[in-house]
Amino acid sequence: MGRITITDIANKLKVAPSTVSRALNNHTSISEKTKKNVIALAEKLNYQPNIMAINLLRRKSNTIGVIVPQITSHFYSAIITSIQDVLYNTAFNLMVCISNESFEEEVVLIQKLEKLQVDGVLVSTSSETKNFDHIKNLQKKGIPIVIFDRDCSGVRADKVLVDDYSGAFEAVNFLIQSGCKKIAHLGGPHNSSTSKHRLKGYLDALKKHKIPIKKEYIHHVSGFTSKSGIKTSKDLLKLKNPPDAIFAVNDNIAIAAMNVAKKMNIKIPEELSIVGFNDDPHSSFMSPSLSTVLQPVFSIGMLSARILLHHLKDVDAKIEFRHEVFKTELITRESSKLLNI
Amino acid sequence: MGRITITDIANKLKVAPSTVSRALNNHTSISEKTKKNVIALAEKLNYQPNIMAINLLRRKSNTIGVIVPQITSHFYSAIITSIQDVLYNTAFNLMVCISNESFEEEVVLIQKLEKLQVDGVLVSTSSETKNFDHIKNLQKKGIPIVIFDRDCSGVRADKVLVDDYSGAFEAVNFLIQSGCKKIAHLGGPHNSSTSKHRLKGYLDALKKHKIPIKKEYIHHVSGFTSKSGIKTSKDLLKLKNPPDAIFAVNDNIAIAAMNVAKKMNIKIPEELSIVGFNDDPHSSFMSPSLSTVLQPVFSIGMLSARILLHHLKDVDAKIEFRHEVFKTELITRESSKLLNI
DNA sequence: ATTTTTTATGCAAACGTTTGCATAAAGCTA
DNA sequence: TAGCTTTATGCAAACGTTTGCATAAAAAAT
Repeated sequence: MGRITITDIANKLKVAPSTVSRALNNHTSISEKTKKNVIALAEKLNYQPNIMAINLLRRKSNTIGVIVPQITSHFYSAIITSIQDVLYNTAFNLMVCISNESFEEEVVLIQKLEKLQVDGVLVSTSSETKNFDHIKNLQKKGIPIVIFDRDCSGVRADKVLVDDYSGAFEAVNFLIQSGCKKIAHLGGPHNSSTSKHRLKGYLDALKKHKIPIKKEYIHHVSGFTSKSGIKTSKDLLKLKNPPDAIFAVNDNIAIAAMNVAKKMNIKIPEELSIVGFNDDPHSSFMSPSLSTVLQPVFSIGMLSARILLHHLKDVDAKIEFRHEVFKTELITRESSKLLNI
Repeated sequence: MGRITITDIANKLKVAPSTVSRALNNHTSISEKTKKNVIALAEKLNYQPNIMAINLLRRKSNTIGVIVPQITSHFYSAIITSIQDVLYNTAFNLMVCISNESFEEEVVLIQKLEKLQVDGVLVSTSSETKNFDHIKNLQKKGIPIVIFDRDCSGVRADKVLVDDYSGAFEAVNFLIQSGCKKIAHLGGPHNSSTSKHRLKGYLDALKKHKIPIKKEYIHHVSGFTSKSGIKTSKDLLKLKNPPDAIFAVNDNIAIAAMNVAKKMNIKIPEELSIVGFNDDPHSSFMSPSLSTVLQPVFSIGMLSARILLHHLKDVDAKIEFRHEVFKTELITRESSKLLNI
């Protein structure tokens, strides 16, 4: 009473398995009569094709892998969701892999996906990753890869990124124009491309306005969660000459800074302006509500998935790699001063 | 220059494929010499077994499916993460499926997992789901199922749940003891088992203290996000006789209520106490920080995964279904009054 | 030296499909 | 009616493994 196979149907109908296969797959040259019979019986017996057999034959798994550093942030969970949504109407399955921001786990996951013979991979590397050999190796096996959000410099592949530099530049520029003089930056882990670009945007905005860059105003947090932002925020705000503005690498860190400031009775935004990055849903519910830089999360996920799908359709229609960069949008709320025009 | 197979190795070594297989799988009765040779060559050629062939033969996919209503909340993303962590050191892969709180999509996903011949399924149903035939059908195919967080009443399966009733009861009881007289409830969508149990806990706590239950103090939101909590909160707080406390079905809704209250210049907690459910990470960063009911998210995910794994090891060692219920913990913060003891 | 036991290997089937090739049956054309 | 085309079906190989059974070679026991 195991699963019912194509051969079972063939036997009952006194035809060959190949006939059943062709009937079910709507092949050419198969009589209407047998086709009807086969389909009817398959229906009746609730026949389900054995995907493993088909995959073995086709030498592909119909599975797409996605590797993300974590999914507990809204950013990545929303991206995963949008990828899923794109894949929902296709025959592809999605294997979600979480590296926990660990290079080591990321390498293992890549190997796992290779063993699984996934048809393609979407990847956003861990914040520890600076060596991309594992990615390149996978690529060498002929597996199409789309890199999203966090860039892997030196790797030639499809990329869907965000203009972190401009987003940061715009945010800091805004802080300057609103009258802030002493602008600090709570940066992310060093390796991450996004951290780097946001730092660069911060620096360049200061330079543009000829504001001297002070080392003690630039701190780096160890992780991207609010928790890891607390200590660093304290260090920053306890300086003898504390900043009058903070541009944080993301909303979580900005929120941590906001809390630390409030505990220290620093008034926001009068004494301290804060701008984050991401526009997480809860940021608008903070008090004061958090100014931030919006990233088009759903678009990032959807475009990444679509690019990969496109590659999988047009097998080796060797188009040049795509390199898409989304623009961000500055959202000003209560945690920063109004522009004094 | 395709993938290298066991037969390739066999040919180069002038032995049979079966010998290679046995050598690689450390089988009995294989000479040390050939074993060494085979392993060396396999290593050198970077041989990777074809999982599809093995899966076909073994009639199993080595894949576990998990269906969740969404992953953009911290609750579910943390559960998925903990499931992943448990599976990381096993041979199993995890297929994450998101139903988007839609019954229809959930049914499709179940069918998809069945076609994939997953070895087991972890499922938390959508808030629309009231018919569980799709779950039962999957079970009939012999696929072990673990139901977590949201119960499927009437389905006999392993269950890992949370004592939502007691959690709610305790929260409301606390509000009463802290002096609140007019306690409202912002409930979740009607079908969801968690919504129901939390409502029941709310009602019973009121009853225990002989506080009359007022219909206009019980509202239901359409979704579990803050956005969907806004309108309902407004309706509630604009009553001629507004409540002096709100117990919300989760933190997102509680936060929405908090924001509405602040916009209406209602003082928290002096005029309005608020308690949520979940203890999402950002809840402690709100101002005032949100009192809430903590659920042991990581334990829920880990136990669910472990129970499933256990079933998959001891194939048809027909143990009775497990029914685990985690206790919650009330966390009081600034959004509720202190106990007046 | 012969038989028995042990050890090491190979053969072939099986898992469930799909598909190229062969072929039988039926329908056309002249 | 003979030859040709079309239509419908079957055979068998292939995808890459694992494994029961058979067997050859080597070792041990008589």
